[in-house]
Amino acid sequence: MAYKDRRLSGQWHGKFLGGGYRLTVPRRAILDALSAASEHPSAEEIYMKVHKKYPMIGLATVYRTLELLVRIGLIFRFEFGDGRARYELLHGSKSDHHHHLICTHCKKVINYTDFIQDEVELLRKTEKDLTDKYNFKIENHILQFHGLCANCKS
Amino acid sequence: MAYKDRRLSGQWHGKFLGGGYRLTVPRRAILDALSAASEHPSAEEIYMKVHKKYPMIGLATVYRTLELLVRIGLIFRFEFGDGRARYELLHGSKSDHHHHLICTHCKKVINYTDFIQDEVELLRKTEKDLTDKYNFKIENHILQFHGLCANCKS
DNA sequence: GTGTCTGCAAAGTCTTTGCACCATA
DNA sequence: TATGGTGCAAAGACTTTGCAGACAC
Repeated sequence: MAYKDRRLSGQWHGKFLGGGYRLTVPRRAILDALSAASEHPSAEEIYMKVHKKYPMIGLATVYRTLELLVRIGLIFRFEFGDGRARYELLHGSKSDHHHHLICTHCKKVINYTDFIQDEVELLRKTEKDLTDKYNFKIENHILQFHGLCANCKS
Repeated sequence: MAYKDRRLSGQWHGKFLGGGYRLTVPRRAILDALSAASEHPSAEEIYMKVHKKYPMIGLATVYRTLELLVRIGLIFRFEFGDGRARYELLHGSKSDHHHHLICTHCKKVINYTDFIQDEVELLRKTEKDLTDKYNFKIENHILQFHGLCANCKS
């Protein structure tokens, strides 16, 4: 099976080999799909996207790959309350960091990056306090605001 | 079907009737189970607890009731990443407010109430900013820290 | 008495797993 | 070439739904 787009594979190659994993065509395709996604695709949505370019890639592979990517820390898994897991690529750069605003009625999710300077600063402090008190190794945080969006309010 | 414990039903009665809902024995039993729970029970766990006292209550009723309780704002639904929804009674009093520390390995959840004074203060401010900017009616927030607990670190 | 609620069982949806074949390092 | 990865289909887990009878108001 030929892989058409080697543009992005370089930055991921190391992460895979380091853990004894192989950077295969399906895995590259799934990472590409996540890279291109502006929203928070579900496994099914990623499958459909990937399937257009590589029809032989199966849904089970998508699930297995997503689980692997979460495990090696390349993506993050969210639950927004619509009954399916949703995924987001971790870019690593600070400027990408955002939190979520979720409509409990239509399930729309808004990424917001405003106002998070103070948030992140406080969270980092809390992270340290919690690490000390509970002897946890904190790796990530989730901050979501739930409510009704402009449309659903009316 | 007789309901044995009317101790707690008073405080909920109004919430139900106001919405045209009936405060039935299964609903009271489920609220009691949530009241007594110190953790974050899943539907199945609530069912098993309720089932001991009222064996005729079915799992479907538990699911239907939980959905109703979320809708009328008596309980909150969480997803901690273990594949099932978990529920928590909203007490309304400020002193009960807490956030969660979740072990990504063993899925253990710790409620922490330390350090949250500053957090809540900042979140309230952010809530207002977001309300203004995105025209959302914010009703709740979720703040979770994910990582490895003391046991799973080693 | 009326409209809501419930129990049961069946169906639905998302996700995981077994196995033989294939591909990466 | 050795080992990990994949596709397919079947199974698993959690949750929802249809319907007839029961109950709260």
